[in-house]
Amino acid sequence: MTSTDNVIEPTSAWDPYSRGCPSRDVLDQIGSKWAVLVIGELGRRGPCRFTELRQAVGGVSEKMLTQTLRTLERDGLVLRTVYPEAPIRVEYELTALGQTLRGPLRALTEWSVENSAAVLAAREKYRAKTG
Amino acid sequence: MTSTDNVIEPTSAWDPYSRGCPSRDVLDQIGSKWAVLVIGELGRRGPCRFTELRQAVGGVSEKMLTQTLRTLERDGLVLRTVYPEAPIRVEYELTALGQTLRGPLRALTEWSVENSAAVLAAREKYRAKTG
DNA sequence: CGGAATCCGAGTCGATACTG
DNA sequence: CAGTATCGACTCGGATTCCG
Repeated sequence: MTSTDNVIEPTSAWDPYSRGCPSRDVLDQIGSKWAVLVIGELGRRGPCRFTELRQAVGGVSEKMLTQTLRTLERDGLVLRTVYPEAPIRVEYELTALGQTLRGPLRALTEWSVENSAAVLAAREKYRAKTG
Repeated sequence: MTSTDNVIEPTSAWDPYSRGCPSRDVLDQIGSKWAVLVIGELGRRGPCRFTELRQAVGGVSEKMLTQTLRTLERDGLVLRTVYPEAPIRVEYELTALGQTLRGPLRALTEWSVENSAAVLAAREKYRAKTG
């Protein structure tokens, strides 16, 4: 084994600017469209059922909500609990790890809310300049 | 100009949880894979040429870098300056608006660096449980 | 050097229909 | 209620080629 084979660098050296670094996958996933909204919503509502969540996150299809929740569950950010009643009840909530993402993601959504008017204006200017 | 022309609603009314809200497009764009890295890199390096940026952001293709930079320019986050020398030189840098995104995005990348090991571990556990 | 244009496969998205 | 299945439209992203 040479010095370049399978070397796992300490966490602090995980550099998302290097191709193939796992943190890049993670970054990509947590920044994705629906994940941001689902985490935000689970954060402010607490434990929450599928349909409730679907209504809260406007415009998400069943498929994408399921897919997003599965990925978040797999990544340890969301806990899925099945209550075997009749009819069956399933609740989703953030794990402790998921909770730590709320701050960063809220900063991002707040930025987009505060600055989307400026972005839209910039787009208009760009269109006027370039056609 | 009447009272209904060019009314900018108070920012707090733009809700990314509502389908069709423009802030959602913006949020999606600024959270996208390459945009996060490009903004981060432009932020710490300052004005920067295309090839330099391409090398700094490992694994990005010319096409995606071009596309990302165009979108960021269109959205008013990046300024593109052409110096008509020979050979031609083009520099990219963050606008004032782009600068305001550095903090939120850095928080996100730092989270992914600090927690990707935990996420990877969760994935391993999930695989073991479900197959 | 700094792109633009094109091709193309792989993957994503979303609507619809169906199931336990 | 909480999904799964399927399918077409669309997009992503790499490779290649060409331009000023």
